[in-house]
Amino acid sequence: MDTGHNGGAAADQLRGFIEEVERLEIEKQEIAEKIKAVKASVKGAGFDGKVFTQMLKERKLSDFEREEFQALCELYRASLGMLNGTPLGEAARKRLMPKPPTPPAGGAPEDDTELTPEVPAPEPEVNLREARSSGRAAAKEGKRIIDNPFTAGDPRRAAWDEGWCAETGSDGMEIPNAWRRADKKKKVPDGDEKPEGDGKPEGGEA
Amino acid sequence: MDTGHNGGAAADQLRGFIEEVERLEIEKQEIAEKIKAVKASVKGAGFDGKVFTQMLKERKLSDFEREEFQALCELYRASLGMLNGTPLGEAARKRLMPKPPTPPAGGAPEDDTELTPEVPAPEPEVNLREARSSGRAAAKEGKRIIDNPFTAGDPRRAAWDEGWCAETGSDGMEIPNAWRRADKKKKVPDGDEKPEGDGKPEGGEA
Amino acid sequence: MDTGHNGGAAADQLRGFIEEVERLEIEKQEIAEKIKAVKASVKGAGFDGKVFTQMLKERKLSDFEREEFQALCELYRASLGMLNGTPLGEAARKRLMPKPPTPPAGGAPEDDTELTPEVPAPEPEVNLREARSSGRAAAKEGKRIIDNPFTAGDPRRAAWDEGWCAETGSDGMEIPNAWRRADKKKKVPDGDEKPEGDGKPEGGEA
Amino acid sequence: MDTGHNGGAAADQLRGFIEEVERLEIEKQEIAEKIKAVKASVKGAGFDGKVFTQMLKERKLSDFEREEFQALCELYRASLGMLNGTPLGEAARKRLMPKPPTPPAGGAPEDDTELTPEVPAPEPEVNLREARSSGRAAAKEGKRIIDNPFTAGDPRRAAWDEGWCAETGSDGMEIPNAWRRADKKKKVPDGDEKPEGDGKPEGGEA
DNA sequence: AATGCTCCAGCTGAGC
DNA sequence: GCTCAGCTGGAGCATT
Repeated sequence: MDTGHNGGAAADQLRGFIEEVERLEIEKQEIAEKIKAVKASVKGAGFDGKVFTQMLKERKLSDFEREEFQALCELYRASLGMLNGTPLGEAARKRLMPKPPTPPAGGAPEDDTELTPEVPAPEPEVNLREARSSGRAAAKEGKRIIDNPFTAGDPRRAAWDEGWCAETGSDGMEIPNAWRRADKKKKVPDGDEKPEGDGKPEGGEA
Repeated sequence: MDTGHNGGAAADQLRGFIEEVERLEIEKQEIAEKIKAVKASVKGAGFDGKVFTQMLKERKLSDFEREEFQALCELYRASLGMLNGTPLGEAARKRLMPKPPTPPAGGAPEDDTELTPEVPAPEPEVNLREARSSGRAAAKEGKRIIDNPFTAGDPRRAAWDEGWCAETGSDGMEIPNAWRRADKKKKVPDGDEKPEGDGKPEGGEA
Repeated sequence: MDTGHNGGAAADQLRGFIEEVERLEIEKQEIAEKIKAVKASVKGAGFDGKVFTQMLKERKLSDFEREEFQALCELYRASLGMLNGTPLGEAARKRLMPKPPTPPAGGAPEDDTELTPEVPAPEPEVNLREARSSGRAAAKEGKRIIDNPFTAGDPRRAAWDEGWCAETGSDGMEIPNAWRRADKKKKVPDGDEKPEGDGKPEGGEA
Repeated sequence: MDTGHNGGAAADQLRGFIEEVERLEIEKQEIAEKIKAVKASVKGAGFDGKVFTQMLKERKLSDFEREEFQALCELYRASLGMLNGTPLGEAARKRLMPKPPTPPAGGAPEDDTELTPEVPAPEPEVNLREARSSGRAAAKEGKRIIDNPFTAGDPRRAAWDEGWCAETGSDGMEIPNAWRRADKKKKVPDGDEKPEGDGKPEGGEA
């Protein structure tokens, strides 16, 4: 009954706000615990928790943003010598080949012969250096990253990529466009807005 | 040899930036470890680590900010019934008495007699409620928070404070000024800026 | 219909987990927005947002923890000269008086006469220093912090407090118990556990 | 003058600790500002700041950890239909082919003929579905992910990858090993510890 | 001793 | 343009 005592209007109002927030925080906490439980199940099922979290993060991005980011990461990795055998992924290649009006099969094939990836590489080091030089030379000749003559799995493939990146990423010039993020401000290029009505385009298949 | 290979100008520049940041991050980490070591010593010496951290935080504020914040905290605590025997501190009282043009010793003393804190409080509950009511009455009569007739240590002191706050914190009116932060934007009232040249007035005094 | 396509059992399971978490995260986000809205109302009503947040934080602690922490903060502040006119609060005094086997009204009063706070303090600095010395002397004589003879509002009160703390906080000895956190491990001293069944004891009321 | 007053031994010690930490925090802050400045230069030079940060993060990992993580990410992305035209990278393929006891060039080539990537894809949707089915079929036949008959750049390549992953990841069985993180606890597989003596293998060079 | 959890400062993106 | 809230990463803490 004597609740009238412990607060004037201001105090009562304050108390009301406090209790409202506390109530909401409890609800929020409950949700957080459910999420935690699900993540525990994920790990329990044998999935990798860190990768799972990464997927959640990536799914919040539009396809465009995700690919943009990954392509740039690969490009930067190549420059920093962090490929270690993993050749440039397709995303990066695509990005580095924005408008290929040139005939696709122009001069690449003969590189293949001159580099002869079939050679079993008696001295790996030498071969890697040659592959890298070859990548640089190819870049100078205007060839594209996808003209890499080495097959997947061949370490020289990454070396060639690195050489190409090194050359292309640009002696004396300023940073080429390929190194920049597309445009900023625009999430998805073509009217396809992410926040709602879309989520994930589900175009993944179907 | 051809170290020039693994990066064009752009890649070399990138690598330079990366290494610079990495170097700085190492330095930063070393400092962080020293801080950690000192904090360990603090705990080892018997101090409370959490309180120590709080002191560091408060010392980054100007005296004005610190007192402002603490006074408001006490005021809000009183409204929320969180005093539990701890009467309103002096900081809060000072704040609640901004310009006391009224004769300071006006009507307070007689409250003392009428409330008779000497009474040993046969039924504590009743006495606390009386004290609170008395506080509310005093507020209505225009008395100030510092006119609390109960002595430190007497639980009725806090009850009186609460009653006063409840009344003052304002039936029907909007939030009184005492509940608001002074002015914002101005760190210290009188040209005494905190960041440097001052810090702390040094030594409390003396 | 073609759901069979894009995932074996593992992939379907993974997808299920992902979607579950995403759903929960949406709910959580909605709650977070409600909280944000309430906080905006709080500010709109004229309350101080920062202090409001602090109250939320403190209400999550038990009364014991909260008072413990605040008392230690005041004690440490006194040592660091951060009181600036705000005398030690009651919480700190209480803490510093753990087992008062001495008769409570023993020798304090006469200090009052010897210090004569009625003197209008012709030279403030000198008086403050005297008050501090007096506090130190009182500490040496075994008096307690609550024996401070100066009244609230008198700046010498804080000075006396500081002196007492300086003396008590312990020439040559190691850190006294008053500087340490009570015991750790035990949230509330008397079986009253915080998490549930209590929340806030509502002791403020009634 | 007698600054010795404002603290007994404990208070002086406390003050010393506080000042020590404050000094170190200033140093730390200065470093942080330098880092910030470098990052601003990075953006100013035209690099993408977010990607730059990502590189810093990845360089703190061992090559093994980095590749492990990325391979798993690609695998999970494939399961979630997030490849959108980007075929599984080499890292993922390598991972999915841990011990290839089967003759490497066994049955893959004829897939090439049966799938005839040369067909210009009159109805893309249909072709993608076929490619996916083909991937599933190949998985059932025990073929490896690297036997994908489509060339880089062909969208069916990703579709085939997805189908293969869907099949492989694993109707009815529990999570296959490829979905799990290698072993935990061991940063790098073969005694090559990361913190120093390695850093980055400088594979970029030489 | 190792691990998981909780808390907090620092950083990033929005909003006036 | 600056502030500010939200969030992520890291540090401290408790636990087994």
